[in-house]
Amino acid sequence: MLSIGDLSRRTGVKVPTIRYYEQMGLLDAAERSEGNQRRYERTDLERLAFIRHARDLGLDIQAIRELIALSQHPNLPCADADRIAADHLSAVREKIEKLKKLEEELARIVSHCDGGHSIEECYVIRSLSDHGLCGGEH
Amino acid sequence: MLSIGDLSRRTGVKVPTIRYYEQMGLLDAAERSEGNQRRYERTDLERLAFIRHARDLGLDIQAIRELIALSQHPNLPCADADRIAADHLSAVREKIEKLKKLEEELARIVSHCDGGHSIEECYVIRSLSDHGLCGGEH
DNA sequence: CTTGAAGCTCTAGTGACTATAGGGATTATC
DNA sequence: GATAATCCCTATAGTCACTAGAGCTTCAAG
Repeated sequence: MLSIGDLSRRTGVKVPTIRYYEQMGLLDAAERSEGNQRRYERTDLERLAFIRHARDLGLDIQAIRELIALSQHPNLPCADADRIAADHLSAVREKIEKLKKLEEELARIVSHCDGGHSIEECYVIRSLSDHGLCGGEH
Repeated sequence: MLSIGDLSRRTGVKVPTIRYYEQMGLLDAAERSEGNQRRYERTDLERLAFIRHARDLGLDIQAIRELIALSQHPNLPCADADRIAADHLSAVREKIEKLKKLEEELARIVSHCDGGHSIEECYVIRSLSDHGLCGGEH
């Protein structure tokens, strides 16, 4: 049986975060010691690793809740799990596209400015004031 | 003189957001009508456009506060403004890199799953459970 | 002069944690 | 067996950039 601190050290998930996951229903309410402290076993460790991995991939709590629910019905078809991952992949791709446009525009703004002149002439400030100076796509 | 609704329509910034920007110190406290309603003029419109543009570029409120403060000292050198924009550009680039790694991993996971088999065999679920199945870089 | 839209303030909610306060439990050492 | 150090507990509030709602007042048109 592991204490919450042991679990934390083994997974790299902070103690308050573990309690938060329990509150959010991602982890089952842990067994308790006589003194009311949480005690965990192997299955909890695996569950937490699953959660951590999914969070690292950017899945949100709700999506993870659904994946956990699915994983407890091994005989259902996996179309739903597939859809959750595929939807998230689309969202990630959209975010990348948006950030790339931002990057382009920021890069152009920054490249025009060498920090060596006055605020009045500063391309950074001027492009923020005057939308015409940038690509103007947003 | 514009009402807050007029300002909202002209800039595309929602009314509560305008009040929020005032509260955050990005917009000066507006003049008021006899009945205590906010009244704006051209300079406020320009300031709000500046803020909106900076937000669209992903700058946070604190950075915008600094840029506004700088823009009110036209004779200072623009190194600080340049640094704010350049720092943000770096942050955007880092985010893009992280998201690209995510995308790669998600794409691999999804590509192994055609939704046609059971949860038990599902690559999506399995790769979340077993870190060894993915690139394992995180 | 009435009506309905628009404005006001204040509070609370979002997501995924993180931090703090004020206690009790456990463990190691003496 | 006492004590100290570390760990754990709950509950609450804070983060960021808004957004939503309640309950009230003001404004502009007919």
